[in-house]
Formats: sequence, structure tokens, C-alpha cells
Amino acid sequence: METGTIPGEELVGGIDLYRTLESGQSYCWTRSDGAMYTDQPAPEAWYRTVVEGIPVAVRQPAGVASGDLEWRSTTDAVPLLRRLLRLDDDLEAIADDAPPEPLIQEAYTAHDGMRLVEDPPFNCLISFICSAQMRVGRIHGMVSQLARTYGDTYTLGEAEINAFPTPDQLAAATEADLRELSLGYRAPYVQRTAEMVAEGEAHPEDARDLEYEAAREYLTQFVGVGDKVADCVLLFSLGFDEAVPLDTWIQTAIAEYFPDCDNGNYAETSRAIRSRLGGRYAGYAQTYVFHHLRTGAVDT
DNA sequence: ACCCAGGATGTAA
DNA sequence: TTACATCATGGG
Repeated sequence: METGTIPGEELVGGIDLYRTLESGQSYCWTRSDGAMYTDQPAPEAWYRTVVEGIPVAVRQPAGVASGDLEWRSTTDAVPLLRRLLRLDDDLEAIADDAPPEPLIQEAYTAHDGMRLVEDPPFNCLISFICSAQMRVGRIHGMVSQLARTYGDTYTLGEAEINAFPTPDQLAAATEADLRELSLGYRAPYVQRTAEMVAEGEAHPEDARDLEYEAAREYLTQFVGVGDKVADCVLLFSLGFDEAVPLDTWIQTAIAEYFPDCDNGNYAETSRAIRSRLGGRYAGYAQTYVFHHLRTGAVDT
């Protein structure tokens, strides 16, 4: 096993690992104490995942945005973590460029150090198909269950880590199998989408080269993927920082804070709110506002 | 019991 | 194009 430390001071704007991994963006990681989404950070606990056959564990003992990251893996995990946690993002510049609206400034200030993630596309796609009408804690539970049931098991020291299933592995599950895991009406969506990817009919990665709105349209060909889920995949996996998923929380924010952005349909409301949230990094602002509202930290 | 959660789909107008 | 019912499940 290899181990190492990434100095927090090398990261512009630092990183808050708890806020980054427990803000409902990524469902790829599990916490060693098994208690995520409880509004209870555990600085001593390890976050673990497997990406491209490489098991990784990371934690932030200091538990603050300026604290160092400690990691363990079977190889040098720095390049991998740099990608997954977007450690090269200039968080200070991004926050400085954020629009002056009070809600947005308040969200950035309240959750200092939260970074966007870059999840593996297939994992992200299935995660957000599962996310329909679900709370973040349960989405994580469903994704973890899929990993335990259909994914390969890796070891890292004493720890066992389940990789998210490959398209082939997941496509082999039947709708009935997935309903057994409490996926509900999402079961056929997950099965059919896994099948589409496994058979080479389409791949979420192929959206990366397209222009934003074309990329969003491309992703909606997957079963169980509408505009909102497509935006989540674009933002949390494919590097489209301008994507703004219009979920229930953001719809509420639009109604209360940006009512003029409501243009009746998804596409036009999306354009207006993306512009209002700053354009290029609108998705970053969205993620801060989402987390701020969802955790009830909003200052009224 | 009722309402809600990072919605999508099929059908009817 | 838009409006609406329907779809599972668990927690408050």
C-alpha cells in the first residue's frame, strides 16, 4: 500500500472534504464509519472508492478547508484525486467571479472549501437516474447497494471496497432483481440504460465533445434521463461547469429569489438562470446554493 | 394519515 | 408544444 499527503496550502482556496463529498454531488464514495449525510463530519473517517480498478481512501484529519488531505491506495493516487476532487480548480477565482446576489454570496461564504467533483460517467449516470424523487441519503444507499451486489470487491489494507458495477455487470441484472433492491420504478430505467451502454448503443462519455445544449440532449436518450438528470451528469462528471440542474431546490430558489428567470419551460429557464448565476461557472454557484438551501443554512 | 424527496414517462389535448 | 396522472419507497 502506498500512502501520501496533499498539503492543503497547495490548493488555491483549499478543500473541505466533508462538504465536497457529502453535498449530494457524488454517490461514489463511502465513509468508513458508515454514517454519511447526518450533518456530522468525521475528520478521522476515511472516504473510499474504486476508480478504474484502483482502490483509494482519503481523509482530512484537520476537518477544515485549509487542512491537508491524507490518502492511501495501491499506487500513487495524487493524479486520480486531482481529477476526482478537481484539486486544480482555482476556488478563490471562482468564488470571486460569483454574482453579487446575496443568496449566492451567502452560500459561498457558508460552505468555504466545497469543490465540484468529477465522477466516472457511468457511475454518475446511474446515480442520478436513481435520484428521482429520492433524498440524498437514500440515493447513496441505493448506489452503495448496487456496488455491493454487482460490483467487484477490492481490498486496501484491512478495508474492503466495492467498485461500482460495469455496464455489463449491471445490465445482467433483471428489472425484478433491481426492484428487490428497493429501486422502485427506477429499476427498469437503470436496467435498460445499463444495457444501452453495455451494447455500445451510446455512452455518456460521448457527450463530452458536444456543445452544452447538444450534450444535454444527447444524454436524454438514456432511459430515465430527462433534462435535470442530464444536467447533473454534465456538471458532476463531464466538465460542463455552466450546467445548472433545475431540481426542486433550485426551482424554489428561482421562485423566491430569481422569479424573472422562470420562463415556463426547462430550456428557457435554464438559459436565464445560467446567465444569472454567472455563466461559465454557473454550475458551481448552483451547487453552493443547492447545498445551502438543502442543509437549511439559509439566513432569512 | 399525509406530504415530500436532486423527476421521468406515457398519454391526451 | 403543454398538462396531467402515474410510478415506489422510506422518513418526517
